[in-house]
Order: sequence, then C-alpha cells, then structure tokens
Amino acid sequence: HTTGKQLVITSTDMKDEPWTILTHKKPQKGWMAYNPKTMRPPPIAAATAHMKLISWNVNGLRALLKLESFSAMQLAQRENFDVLCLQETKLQEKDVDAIRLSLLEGFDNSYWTCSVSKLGYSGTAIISRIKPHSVRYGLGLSDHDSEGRLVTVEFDNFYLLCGYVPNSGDGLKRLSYRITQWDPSLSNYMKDLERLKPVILTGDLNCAHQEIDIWNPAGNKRSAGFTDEERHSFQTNFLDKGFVDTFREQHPDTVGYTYWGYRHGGRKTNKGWRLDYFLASESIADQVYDSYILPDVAGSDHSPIGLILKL
Amino acid sequence: HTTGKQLVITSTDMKDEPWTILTHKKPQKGWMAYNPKTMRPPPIAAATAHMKLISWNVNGLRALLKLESFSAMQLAQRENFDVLCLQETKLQEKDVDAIRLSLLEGFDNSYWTCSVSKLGYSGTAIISRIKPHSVRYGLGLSDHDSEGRLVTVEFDNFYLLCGYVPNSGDGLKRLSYRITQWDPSLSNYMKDLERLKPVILTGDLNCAHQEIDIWNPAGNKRSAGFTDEERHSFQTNFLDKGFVDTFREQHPDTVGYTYWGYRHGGRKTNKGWRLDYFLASESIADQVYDSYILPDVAGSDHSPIGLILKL
DNA sequence: CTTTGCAAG
DNA sequence: CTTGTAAAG
Repeated sequence: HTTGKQLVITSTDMKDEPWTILTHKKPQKGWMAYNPKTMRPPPIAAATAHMKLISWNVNGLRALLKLESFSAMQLAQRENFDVLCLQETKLQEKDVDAIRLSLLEGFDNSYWTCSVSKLGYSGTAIISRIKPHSVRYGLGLSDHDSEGRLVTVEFDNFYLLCGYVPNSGDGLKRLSYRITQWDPSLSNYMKDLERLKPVILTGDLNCAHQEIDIWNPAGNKRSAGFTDEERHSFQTNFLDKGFVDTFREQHPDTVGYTYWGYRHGGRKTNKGWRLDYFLASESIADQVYDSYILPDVAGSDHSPIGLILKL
Repeated sequence: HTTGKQLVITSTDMKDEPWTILTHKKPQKGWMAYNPKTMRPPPIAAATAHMKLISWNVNGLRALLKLESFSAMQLAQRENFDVLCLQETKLQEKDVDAIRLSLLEGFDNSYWTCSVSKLGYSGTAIISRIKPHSVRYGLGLSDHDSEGRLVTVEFDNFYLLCGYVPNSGDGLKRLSYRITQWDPSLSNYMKDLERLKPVILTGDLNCAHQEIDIWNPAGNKRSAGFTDEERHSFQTNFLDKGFVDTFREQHPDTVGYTYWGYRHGGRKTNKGWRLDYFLASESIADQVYDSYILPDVAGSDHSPIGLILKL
C-alpha cells in the first residue's frame, strides 16, 4: 500500500527479518527493501567488493564520548564501516591525540582539523580502516582554512572530502561569506581534484536543498540553511557542476531528515532538516549501492548518514 | 574518653537519642551534648524565646535548586529556622523575582542584592519569617556596592548583616582591595550601626582565622583566605573591635570546617576551611545558645552554619 | 572541580 | 536546548 508518496509493503518472503519496502531508488532502478526498524538498506552481497562510509556531525566529540548511551566501538561494530567522517568535533589541536588514541581500535588512520581562530568551534575528521595515499587539510587557501572545516583523503578510486560548511548564523550575518567565498572555493577545489580522480564530498553542508528536505519550508525561508541564496548556491556550485546528491538520486521522493534542532524537541516530532550529504562525481555515482540515513543513532542533534560504494 | 582535644562520651541517660559529648563551650560554660550523626546541638527548651538563624554560601542558587537531592522546603522544615542568609547566590537582578516566589512558603520577607558589575557573580540574600523594621542594601558607599556583597536587616533586638567578603583571588590580586578597602569599610559600618543596636554579621568572610580553622595551615600561608594579611585584618577590623567569633567562643578547641574545595575532593577527606561565621556584638554574645555547623547539608562547596539566639 | 555567562548552532 | 569557551572560586 502507499502512504502519500511512500510505498509501504511488508514483505514476508525475505530471509531473517520482515523487510519492508519503505523507500525506493529512482524509478528506472526499481524499489529497495529497507529494514523498517533501523531504516538501513538490505545488506550488500559479501561477494561484491565495496566500501562503507559513515558521516556524522557529532556536535562536540568529547560530550558524545562521555555519554553512557554511546560507544564508538559499538557503533563501529554495528555499522561495520570502513571510514567515519566527523564534523563539529569541537576539538582543540591539543586534545586530538588523546581522543585519537581512545577512539577506535583498527582505525589507525585518522586525520583531524581544528579551528585555530575560535577554540572549541567547528572541526572535522576522517577516521579510516584503510590508509589513504594522501591527505590534505583545508582548501589550501589560508583565507578559508583557519576554522578546520575540511579534510581530504585520497583512496585508490576517489578523493573523499569531509566538510563542514559555515552556518550562515543568526541574522544571516555570515550568509554573504558563505555563498560568495566558501561555497565557490570548495566547488573549485572539488573540480580541480576531479581532473585526477572522482570526488565524494560528505558532511554537514548546512543547506536543505528543496522543500522536501525540511519540515516547514514556508516558515524557514529566511532561516540559515534554507534561504533562497543558500539553496541557489548549493544548486549552482555543486549540483550544476556535476556532483550528484546521492540520497536524493537513490530516493527521489523520500522525506529523510538528518538534523533536528534541540530548541524545540524536534527529534521527537520529526521537525527536521536534511543538511548532511554525500555528493559524488557523476563518474562514480553509478557505483553507489545506497545512500541512506541512520536516524536511530542518538547523541547529537544530527544523525549519521551512510554511503555504500561498489568498487 | 578523649580523642586528641575532643571529649567523646556516649551518654545513655538522655532522652530519645544517644547524645554524645562531642564538643564543648568555653570552659567556664561547661560541656555541650551534640547529636553525633548531625552535629546539631541539643534542642533549646521551647519555653525559651529564641531565634534560629542559618547562613549558607550556596555557590549558585539556581544550580542548588535544580539538584534532586536538595529541597529548600525540606531544609526549612528540618532545621526550622527563622532567618536564612545566603551568599554567592550568583543571581542576576532580573532572575530574583522568579526565585523569590518559588523558594519558601511562609518566608514572605526576602531581600536580595546582586552584582551589577559582573553578572552571575557574588550576590547575597536574607530570607525571613519575621518582617524586619528596615533593610539596607550594601554599605552605602557606591565604591563598594556594585557587587551585591551585603544586605542588612533590622530586627527588634539587633541588626543582622549577611555579607560575602571579596575573595583575594588567584595570585592574591585582590588582597589589597580586600584588606585596605572592604574590611575597614565593613567594620566602620558595623561600628556605626552598633551605636543603635547590637550587630550580628554572618556570611562567608573568606578568612580562616587561626591554624585550627584550616586543614593544612603550613601549606596555605600564601593561599587566598589564609594569608597573614587577611588573618590580621580579620583580627583588627572585627575581633579587636568587639565582635565575637561565636563558634570559637562556644567551642574553643573544636575543629569545624565550613568549606571544602571541589578541586581536591576535600569534603570526603575533610580537607576543609572555616570561612563562614556568625560574629556578634559583645552586648548580644551572651544570648548565644549555640553557634554550630551543619556539615551534613550538601549541595554547595560550603556547608551552612547555624546560630540560636536567646531573646 | 564546579558554577556562572557567553557565543554559536 | 546543547555544545563549547572563559572567569571565578
């Protein structure tokens, strides 16, 4: 049966669990069975070589690790990822080594950027099971690299960028910097890299692209993250340049949020926004097995998102 | 039997509870039976007209009221006081009314001072069952009244001052202000009032007077609160002017602390200081039934202190 | 070690 | 509402 735009079929002829057709890939690719409890896609065949990437705005890594309810090792075991990308770690450079050591066994390769201009602000990281060929911190433009917003690693088949796009802020006081400086600089950097290898950008891009990506579009037209200016910048700097919004490509009609503000208890009422993305070069987008959201993982005002890539 | 300087006798011929002679008044006044669990003095005879005053540095009143373990009403019922004096409320003027309303039924008279120079800093209050004849906020010297450190109320038989003496601070950077400005100004103000009625000053006077009043005298000779300068100022400005340290008068040899720093888990190990006092004009000091400490009341780095005054 | 206010999201 | 800072004790 269908509920609004979502097809909901309880299937009983799948193996262990009552998989439910809850979401779908774009029409020509057919429907996809999701576990309705966890909203995870069905497991990819073990014989298919693949990589599993998770990205998460953790809103303060130290606070997250302090939570009784959260264990990084449990998350790693349950999700069985190869690479974990973090945003808003809010770490200072001096705290990174202690955190790195305590974090995840088996993930010996981790690359951290911290804000040096405002301590305890922003901060991104890529934590990987596989050792990358190269690493770059920031855009390589000192004007935009003091806030620890970007880290890039190079794998065999693609560049992976973990980014935290500047929030336009209360009163939209940073909107202009965001759309005239940051977004174009990041876009140019991605296009430069793309001449060498496909590029995947993940992270908190601080923009809900379309009305489907936010719970109350009408009421948020002048809210940071849903202004016309930011949505237009997202379109022209990233999508029009050939980077594919993999979640939307896989699930054209699915309402899927990745952020729920603390301020109005939004997670309970699902008053959310989709701010976190995996954008992929067209040349690698057809290797996406699925792009999905992990809405049951708590501990931050964002949920993690996942990407499974066939190699 | 005696343990060090303290006489400890378990008495079985007192009424309900196994009162223990744990402390004593000064020799000519004889020993006093204390409840060894609570360290409270024996109840005063109901036929004796008296007033019970409690003073407490609460180290942030809003945090205290948030604690599950603490209820202001319970404290009021258990201790059955007439007047409660608070220091370090850390309230802002704008928050006082909400707190006042929520605080204590039956205590309709409350008088609050807040720091206007540093928000959320210092702050004192007197909360009373009895309506006082007059109230004064501060010393009446605008140079020293911006930090909400003093409130005075006038009762029938005495003036009650609730004060929070400036901490000399890390590096003793405020020691000079404290001993050359604040202490003499407060002392002069008390002597002025005393021409009209006896004076009782209570609060966090931020000075451990003698070696008996601090757990590690040798190691704290240059620590704020135990410098020779502060101890000398305490002696000359208050004791030598005829104000009696009522706890020490009642209990000449008792080690009794009222403050244990959070920094070294001092409360568990009793690494404490006696910083909180009831000082009383000589003319009213003989009406003191007892001056005592309430070491079992948690919720702050200070414990409350009590004074029972015969009228 | 803990409180407060503040900036930021 | 929650994170992080800083000043203060």
